Amino acid sequence: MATTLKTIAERRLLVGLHQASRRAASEIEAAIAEQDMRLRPFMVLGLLDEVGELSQQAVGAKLGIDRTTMVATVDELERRGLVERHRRAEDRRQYSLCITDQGRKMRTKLEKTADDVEERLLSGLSDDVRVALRAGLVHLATCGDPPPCEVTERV
Amino acid sequence: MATTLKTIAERRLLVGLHQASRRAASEIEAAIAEQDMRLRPFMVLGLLDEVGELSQQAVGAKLGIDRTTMVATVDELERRGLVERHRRAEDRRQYSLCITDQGRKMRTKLEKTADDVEERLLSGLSDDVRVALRAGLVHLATCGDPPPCEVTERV
DNA sequence: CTGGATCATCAGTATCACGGATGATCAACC
DNA sequence: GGTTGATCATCCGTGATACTGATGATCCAG
Repeated sequence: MATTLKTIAERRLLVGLHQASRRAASEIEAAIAEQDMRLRPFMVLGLLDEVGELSQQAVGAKLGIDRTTMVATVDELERRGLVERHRRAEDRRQYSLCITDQGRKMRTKLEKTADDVEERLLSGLSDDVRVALRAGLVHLATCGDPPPCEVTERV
Repeated sequence: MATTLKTIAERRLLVGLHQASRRAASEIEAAIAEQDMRLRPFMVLGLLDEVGELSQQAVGAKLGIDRTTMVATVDELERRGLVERHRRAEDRRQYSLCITDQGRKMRTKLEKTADDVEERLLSGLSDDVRVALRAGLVHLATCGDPPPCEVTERV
């Protein structure tokens, strides 16, 4: 009888994920918009900074961005001089995307901003809950995920 | 030095939320598609079954569905005889949305399906982590959220 | 060197969020 | 009691994005 939203997000994982994800995305999007940046390019920048160079498809696969959306996203980042496209010598069909110095500087500022927002969103939660939350999310994101090139038991 | 996806989803809450949410949504969407149902109407059905009757805007607010999207969503549910629109006597601008018996039956089946999928996605996580995960998600979804009609310090 | 697969790209379609405008209705106020 | 402003559902248009296929360049296997 007349349970509240809280109960529903709690009962149904999907709803909790949907709402939490939406909330975090809109908060961070608003924060980084001041630096004229949006979520997708921001995530791409972070990934490239951390792992070095990757093909567009690899980036898309790791971040859950469609391959066709990646084109425009990287176009934008390239236009602003934050990443560079180079054809890979080993396979000239692929690009190797590289973050530039300017991109790295931008990323540093953005990460700071995003850290602040996340910290604000998480405030009030114990460390235990935070750790479990991250662990749970990672599990959900990756469980059953063919980590594209490992134990895939066949094509 | 080539950290992996796992690390990024873990470091950046936003990424973990995004990927976990995406994963859960696509898995459940695929499962309920067999009963010719999709996510949004499914969530609406669940909410109406739990809280009784609500206006379209109230449903949208609680589930994070845009008011204009609600129109088409409810159109579809009504067309299939799963919910009914009645004008509220107290305020004839609003509808009071009610789930029908047929809607309830449908919802029961769908919840079962969704429970199975969620259980599968969560398998491998301890109860402690599950509880913390849900608590964390609820917190993220609601923190700073003016629970539409409570301590709102003014209009 | 030929056929099949892969990568980035492009075009087309469908969905959805969002803003603005409208008609019906309500509430408040004079 | 009539007027004004707000609210609810609705409609419309715009923009962002996911997804599907098709294309050209390139790789690889035979």
